[in-house]
Amino acid sequence: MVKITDVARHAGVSPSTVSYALSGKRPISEETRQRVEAAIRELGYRPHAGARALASSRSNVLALVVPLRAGIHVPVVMQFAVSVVTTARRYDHDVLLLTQEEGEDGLRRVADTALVDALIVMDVQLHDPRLPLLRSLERPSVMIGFPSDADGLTCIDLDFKAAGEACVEHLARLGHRVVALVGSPPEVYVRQTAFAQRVVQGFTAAADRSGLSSSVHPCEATPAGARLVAEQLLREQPALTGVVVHNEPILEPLIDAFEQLGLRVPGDLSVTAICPDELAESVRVPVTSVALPSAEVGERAVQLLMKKLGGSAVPEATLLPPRMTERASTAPRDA
Amino acid sequence: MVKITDVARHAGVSPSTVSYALSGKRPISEETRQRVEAAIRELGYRPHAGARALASSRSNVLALVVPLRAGIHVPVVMQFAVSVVTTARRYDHDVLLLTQEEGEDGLRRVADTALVDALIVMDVQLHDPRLPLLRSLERPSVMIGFPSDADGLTCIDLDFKAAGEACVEHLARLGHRVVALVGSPPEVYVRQTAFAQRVVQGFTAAADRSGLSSSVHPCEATPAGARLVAEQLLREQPALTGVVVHNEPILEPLIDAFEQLGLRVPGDLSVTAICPDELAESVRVPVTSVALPSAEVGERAVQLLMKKLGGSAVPEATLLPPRMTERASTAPRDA
DNA sequence: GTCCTCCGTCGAAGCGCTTCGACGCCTGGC
DNA sequence: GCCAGGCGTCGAAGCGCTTCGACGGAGGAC
Repeated sequence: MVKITDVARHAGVSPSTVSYALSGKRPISEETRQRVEAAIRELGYRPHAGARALASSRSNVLALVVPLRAGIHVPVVMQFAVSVVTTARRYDHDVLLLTQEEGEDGLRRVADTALVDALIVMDVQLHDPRLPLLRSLERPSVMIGFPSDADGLTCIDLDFKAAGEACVEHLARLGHRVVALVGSPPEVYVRQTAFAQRVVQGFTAAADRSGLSSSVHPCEATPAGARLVAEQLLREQPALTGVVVHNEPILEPLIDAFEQLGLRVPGDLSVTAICPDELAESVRVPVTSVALPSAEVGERAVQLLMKKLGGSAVPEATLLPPRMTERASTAPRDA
Repeated sequence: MVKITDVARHAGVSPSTVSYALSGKRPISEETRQRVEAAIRELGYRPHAGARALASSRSNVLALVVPLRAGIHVPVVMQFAVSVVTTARRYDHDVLLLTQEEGEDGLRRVADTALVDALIVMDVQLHDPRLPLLRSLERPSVMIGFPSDADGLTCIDLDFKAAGEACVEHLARLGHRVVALVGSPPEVYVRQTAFAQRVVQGFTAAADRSGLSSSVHPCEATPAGARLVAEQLLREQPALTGVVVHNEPILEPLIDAFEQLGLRVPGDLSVTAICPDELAESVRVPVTSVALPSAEVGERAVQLLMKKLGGSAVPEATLLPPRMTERASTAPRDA
């Protein structure tokens, strides 16, 4: 293994000079820097991560805790993770993958052993048991999602409440009077997953404000679940003309089910969704949707962490405003 | 921060004794061990990961390179990643997440800086550019999938060739004479992704052996793609009665498409798949399938790595035999 | 010309841990 | 009763890097 002293000798300088040339923490003459860089290239030098971490008390690694639970749409998680890794690399950091399963112990372990400098936690619940721990940790963290009490914590997410509102308002503007929310599987609500709850809040509030008749329907994330909900809606809400879907896997199956029951989209029924743009676009009837910006959330989360690591203050809450794209699945009620 | 010397003082022993009590690398009397453990508990001691890595030249971190490319079924990747993390934790290791995008430089970086002890590489292609690098690295690695030339490398995967064969043989036993493989999107074959190719090999070989008439059809991973292929098959192969699907996202859409074209499954058409058991079970008509054992592959990959890190020799190739489960989607041809 | 300052570099200390050699003591064999 | 050999423990030497204080020399101010 080639070490910093080898580089120093080869370049005719001291090890500390090599270190400063690398980190830029002290001025180094142009000529010396050149020699050092040449030596590094010729010897193929790579600083030892452990030694660096020990001496600088910075590991340049971020922890990312991903959810495994039922009812979470996997591609969204993956896209988010990839965005975190990609952004972290831009800041010269790597990403350690933790599973939800490891729980609080896992968080404490990687934080206390100085394996990581900072943490990103996904799938936050309203009353998440990890909140006190995150507050007490000596390392900065960012949560994806908003718990009820976010005091002293940094959170970021799509503004799901506004997203729910945007969908309803869009339908209201098109003249729809009876709307339904087809949501996540029941267990997601039982766990009080923050984002799912907030969609319901926004949906209901906006419907009430606009004087719409509304109802909420959790739905299993399977085609069979979608068919069940479709049949139930037709039976119980014959006047229904507007649907908001917040459940990625059943978006297409639900539309199929409606059509098989004789309802045309958007002719008889307007459908909007909260989901990744790619999904909304790839459905047979492209769906008017509020984008789920996983990549942006991941990127912003890393940037927040970097700011905190740099000692800057950051806003406690970052709510990304919903961005709605009209596609073929919505139409005026009389059209 | 509480360090090993604090623990040592508190327990009335030397730091090295604490270290040995922790690692078990030298005998420590029961009584001393108790005192050390008590001190650790009382002080809340956590060994510093960087210091440990520096002194022991072991970081206890594995690198996992996940694919991002089009045509890869994300839930399978995720399940695999989770299984790797979970298993690694059982061996007291953590997992660093790398994206394919970082490429060979990323691998070299984490290996050379001693950030990781070993590497797991997914989505191996027949002529993967990373092969020479992995051979030259001073750290052990395991590849998920088989390149053409695996000399000097450790590989593990489902035996996709045998899986393809098993599907055909199952259909042949049921009396089917004309079979088709509906495979991955074209780009997967263009890239020469190992596992996709091997399924084709096994499928074709077994069909030839059994004297079946067979054809292979790449298919876009969208419902529209499934419909296209279904229509094409009906048009071009009216005698078709057996289908093998190796493309997770379209399994259910393809069956839907067949039924909408008037073919009953399994009455008119028997369908088998190579996919995760959960997927096969959750389709409306549960599908006879060869399981894609991502969790097992992940676990075994980590175990292989641990053996290699321990200095033991491991087999270069580990092919997991296909395991087929009969479900409702296949029936005898005359039934 | 002298003094002060700042730039560029060096040397040494130390980050917190593991590991190696050494050493005392206790036990067992004869 | 004496020696050999473990067992259990200690002390010290690093692991490879960063960082702090120091220092020589060049340049500017007066």
